[in-house]
Amino acid sequence: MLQTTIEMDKAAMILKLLGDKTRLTMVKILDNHDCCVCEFVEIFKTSQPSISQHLRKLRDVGLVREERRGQWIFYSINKTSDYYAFMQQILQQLPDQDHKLKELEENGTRITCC
Amino acid sequence: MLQTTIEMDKAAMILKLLGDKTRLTMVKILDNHDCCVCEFVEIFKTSQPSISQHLRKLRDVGLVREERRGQWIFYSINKTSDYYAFMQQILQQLPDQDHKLKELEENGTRITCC
DNA sequence: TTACTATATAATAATTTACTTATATGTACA
DNA sequence: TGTACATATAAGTAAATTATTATATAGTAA
Repeated sequence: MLQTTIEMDKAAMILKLLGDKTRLTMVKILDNHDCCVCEFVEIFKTSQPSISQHLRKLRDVGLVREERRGQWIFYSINKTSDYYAFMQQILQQLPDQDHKLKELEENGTRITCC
Repeated sequence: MLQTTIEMDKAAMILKLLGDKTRLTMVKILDNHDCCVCEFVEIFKTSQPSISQHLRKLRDVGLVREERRGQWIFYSINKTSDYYAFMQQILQQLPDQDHKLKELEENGTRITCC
């Protein structure tokens, strides 16, 4: 079976992007659920601009997509990305992060939009 | 089959380390061959301190080991690292870098030690 | 309209990273 | 010994990254 590969430059760039705990957790969560920005703000207990900037980096290289739904903007994994398979191999090795969303629901802090 | 996972912090740290083209290429090469520092200096056409500093970062987290052989210090992949399996999944997806060593041999610039 | 909510962007400041230059350490060999 | 070679470390600097604060944009609803 032929193993698909990715150029070294591209690989290093993707790894650097994922080499940040916030962004890595974001894509791990997005791998199971679309999320809007406000959820990430709650989950990471950090400022909205900071979240937006992380999401922008992921979007700029095409790892995630954004989609407006009314007032909110939802992010999702871009399964057509050239780097999707590469990223998946990494995400598969990470522990599930669904508990982070569950906590929001239980606290009632999960925003009405979602 | 149970999928082994790695903590998010640790994963992000390893990805950040590998998210540098020089270090990523280093570990990809080391995955097939032990190398001494002088080879890397030739391959990457950069200064010896710069190479030493990259190797130190890889060594500090235990991804590679160093071993003195006479005048030279050889680096190798540390297969007993907690992060070995995680890294392997990534390295498998990268194109072979053996041509870099071959070029050294052909140019006669591959150092006598190696 | 106006006010409010969600998000993005810009500008700045703080931190981190990577490279350079200089120096130290350790081995080999005359 | 002393000198040369291989490598590591330290210190300084430049560049890149991240977070913060302030502001802009876009939708929604009164």
